[in-house]
Amino acid sequence: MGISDRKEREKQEMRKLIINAAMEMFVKDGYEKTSIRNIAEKIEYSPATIYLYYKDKDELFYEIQREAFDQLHAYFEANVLSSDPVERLRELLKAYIEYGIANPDLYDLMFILRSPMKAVQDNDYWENCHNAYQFLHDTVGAAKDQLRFADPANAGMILWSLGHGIISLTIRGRMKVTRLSEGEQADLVQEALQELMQIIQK
Amino acid sequence: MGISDRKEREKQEMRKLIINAAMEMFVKDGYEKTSIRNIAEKIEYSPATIYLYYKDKDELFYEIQREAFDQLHAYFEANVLSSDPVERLRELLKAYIEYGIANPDLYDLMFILRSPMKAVQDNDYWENCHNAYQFLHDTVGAAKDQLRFADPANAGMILWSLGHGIISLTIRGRMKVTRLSEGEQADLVQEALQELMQIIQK
DNA sequence: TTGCTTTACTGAACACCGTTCAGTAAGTTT
DNA sequence: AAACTTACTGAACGGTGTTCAGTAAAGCAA
Repeated sequence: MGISDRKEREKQEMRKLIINAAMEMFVKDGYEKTSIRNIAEKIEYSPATIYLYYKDKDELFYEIQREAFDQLHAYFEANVLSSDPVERLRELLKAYIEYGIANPDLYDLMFILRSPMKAVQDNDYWENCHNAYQFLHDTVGAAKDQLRFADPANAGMILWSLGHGIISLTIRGRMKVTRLSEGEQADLVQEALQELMQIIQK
Repeated sequence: MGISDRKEREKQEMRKLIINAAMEMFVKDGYEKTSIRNIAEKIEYSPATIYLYYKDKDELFYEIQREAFDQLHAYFEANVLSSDPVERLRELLKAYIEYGIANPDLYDLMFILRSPMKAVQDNDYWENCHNAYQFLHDTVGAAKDQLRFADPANAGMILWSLGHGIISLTIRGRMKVTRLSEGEQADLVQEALQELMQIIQK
């Protein structure tokens, strides 16, 4: 049945058209400014049309979230290259923080915003996120003999939370309370991270 | 001038009436559900009236943010009691995380939401926040000889970011990616924190 | 090719939101 | 009592996500 094949293809193309427009606007202007109406205008369709391809705004942004997790994971693969386990861990933490600060709106969607979480009941829905998490898990696991932590799971939890804390405080402007200049802030963060990595090493 | 005094008093009372209604609704339903229209309805005034007392929604929520910072600071004072410096630091981290998880909407306003940040150009506007931060600064400073950090500022940055990371990942449901049950999650966090505190101690 | 059915799409509406402003009614001063 | 000032509001503006009846085109059967 060639026709229904083409129909299916066209449906996927339409979904891709919508998601691409949404992604572009989202990366440029963030969640708040990216409305269904704006996306519709951009792709030159009526807002109602979008609802023929995505259940609601959350489902649309959930799709973007998945892509963002993939991108983060790919960033890890591309930037965590050392063969020394502890050095790898250092590189991973650095890559995480760099990615988050360089892509604040995508980071928002992945780890901060409440909205696209509603779509998450399904457990395998979080697969893309879990893949990135697994990378941390494996990296910490490989370094476990050189770390002062009894359980590598503890080290993983600490480093993830720490990394997320630094990124989210930074992109939401809360580092201001230190009353340091932006440069001094960044230096303090770098120095603190470096010292911590020294401390947790055997 | 008795009349203008009374007028001034009435003005302050009206501001208090508005802020109290807003605070109550905010704590109960969070930022998104607390609208100017809802607040107005609650205090039985027209929405337009609120704009005679507060410039915009941000200014209103900035006031709540200030109160939240005060409350957090008071929680520190009430729960960080030990005389041993390292034990105090442990208590502070515990108090911070407990407060954040117990008051997710206020924590949101203080450390996560973007909105009420616009009101912040003024430096002394952040005074209430800075007071709470100063508490951390002092506590870390007092413990500096028992910590493995060369600079207590580094320890402060690490512990604040770590605490914030744990709270925000928890209240935004991102701990799910660990694929642990809620109980296991909480245990892992506790154990990880405890081990870290051991590790950073001389 | 004609007529019927299914598909793809949209305009208009609904119920919200933050915010503004002309207009009103009460309080205060002269 | 008249004039002025203050406190308040109804209605509107432009925005949001979302729904649904209606339309026009595409696909199919005769």
